[in-house]
Amino acid sequence: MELHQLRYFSAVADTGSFSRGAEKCHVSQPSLSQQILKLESELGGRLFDRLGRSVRLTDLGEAFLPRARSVLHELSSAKDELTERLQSEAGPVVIGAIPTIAPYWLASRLATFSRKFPKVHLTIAEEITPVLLERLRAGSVDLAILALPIRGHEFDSHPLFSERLFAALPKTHKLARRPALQLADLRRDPFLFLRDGHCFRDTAVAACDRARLDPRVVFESGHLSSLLAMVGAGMGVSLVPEMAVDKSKPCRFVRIADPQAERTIAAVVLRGRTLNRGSRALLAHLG
Amino acid sequence: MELHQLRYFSAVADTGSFSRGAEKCHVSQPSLSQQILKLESELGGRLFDRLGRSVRLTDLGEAFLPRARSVLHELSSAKDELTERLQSEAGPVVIGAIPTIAPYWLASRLATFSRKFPKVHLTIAEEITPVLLERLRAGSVDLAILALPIRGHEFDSHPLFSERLFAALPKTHKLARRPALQLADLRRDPFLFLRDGHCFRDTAVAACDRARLDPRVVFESGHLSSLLAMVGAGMGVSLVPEMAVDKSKPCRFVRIADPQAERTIAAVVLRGRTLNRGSRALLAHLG
DNA sequence: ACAATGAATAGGCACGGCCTATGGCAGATT
DNA sequence: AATCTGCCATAGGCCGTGCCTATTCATTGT
Repeated sequence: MELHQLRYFSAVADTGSFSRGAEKCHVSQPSLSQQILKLESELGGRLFDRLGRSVRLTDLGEAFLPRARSVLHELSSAKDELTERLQSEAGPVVIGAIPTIAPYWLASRLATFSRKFPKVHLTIAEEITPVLLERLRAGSVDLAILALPIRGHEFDSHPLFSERLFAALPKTHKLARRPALQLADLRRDPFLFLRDGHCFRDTAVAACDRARLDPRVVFESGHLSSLLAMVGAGMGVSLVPEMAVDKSKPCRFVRIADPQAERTIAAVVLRGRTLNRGSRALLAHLG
Repeated sequence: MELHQLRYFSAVADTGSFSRGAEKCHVSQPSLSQQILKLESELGGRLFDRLGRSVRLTDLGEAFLPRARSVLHELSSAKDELTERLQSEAGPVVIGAIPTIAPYWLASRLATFSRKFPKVHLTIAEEITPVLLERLRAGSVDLAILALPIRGHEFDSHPLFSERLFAALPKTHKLARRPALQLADLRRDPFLFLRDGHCFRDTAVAACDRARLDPRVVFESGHLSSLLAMVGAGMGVSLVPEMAVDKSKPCRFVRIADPQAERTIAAVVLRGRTLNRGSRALLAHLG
């Protein structure tokens, strides 16, 4: 049984004639005849009574017609729904971000995005990098915003920008008024770092390594804002990404001059995964 | 879009693999790949994400899958229903019969038929011949039982049997004890006939014509039993088909010896019309 | 690095649907 | 009656396309 046979059948039932049905389907009358014959032989009985002048549905045809119609209608409506869905950028988009991006840079960009694409239903998952990568693999996150480098070749990275690292110093720190400083200048200071697992900790540690600095870590936390509060209280110094620099915090921020004291933020997707329109729009908006 | 594409799509969604899907559909993997690709291009978007090790439905595929499944299922269930309907002889059969057959021969034959085929739902329409022919044409009667000849070449006749004509005489009639008589013997008698339009009237009149008899008609009715009652009352004589001979009636029945004093009963169907199983069984049972 | 798995591509074959031409049959027309 | 017309079925040939095998490419696991 084939779809065109159903279409022919329906057309003949509509027009009451093989010839006019064929015309309606833009095929020749013999072709349509053949296909109806074929369909009848597959079903095991006549669908039409050929009564010389006209053609009339048999009991069998009468029973089959609504089913055939329903199949054709369902198919075309399904197709319509899909093209509809493809053309609208509506649809859920799950975006993942690491904690050192989500509340800062990402929050503001998502605000403007949502204003531009109000129909896209955004969900944000704030997780550390390995969790995000796993969720990308599993398909429960469409797009992840995180810091390079990442491990795993099954991903496609779209670098978005790089940003400098800043030192967060107590206001009373002797370097607090400098416009910039070297990491080596902080050799004597106690350090406050993010907990292990946060990739920005790795970024900071790597920067220290390159500056031949072996920081003395006196406090670890899961949130930058906690670290900054401690810094403000004079517990020590910390490193933060530029996007976390916030003049309202009770500490001073000084640019790190070391050339490689930076991190690169990228949008990452699972290679081979097709993004829906909303996700693609978001990717374009961020890039 | 073609049905086999939907089947392939469904199979791949089931198995999570093009290769295993192809195996399930008994086609080669490249053939299935081609058809999926074709389907995707027609829909305008990917249905699967090819992720190296495995394939996974995209949003689009996820949306399309239930629709595709539903179409396939509906089609197969429709086919099942039709073959079911074809194999059972259930289903309505409308049988038409003229008034001079319905209560006599037909009634008894239908009784035995219904015992043999209890699932066939029989409906009997008692009408005069031209009405029955029109209903055959319109399809509201499947099978008509009537007397030959009929006019109209769009019908197929299956002669069932012929029967002699009998004279119905008052018990006091001078010929009432004869085993048989000639129509000419009734030249002097007043006649009682069915009303015009009843084909047995035509049969009787034709028989008289052939016997060079011009009957004096003194009473007409729509029912044979009325005529017989009048005959019993001594109003005159009448002609009846053999099947209407009923010893319990208040008159005598004598066989007409004229060679052509007979009528032929036939089952008539519209040429080209396909009969359902019930109708065919009935036709076989009557023949 | 190498073998193994799985999807895409290439090239060729053949089935089948479509075409035109024709036949057969019934109705309408003269 | 005889011819014409409309309609479905059949015949025969063409060609698209779905299928095949063989191969390539990419990714994964050893």
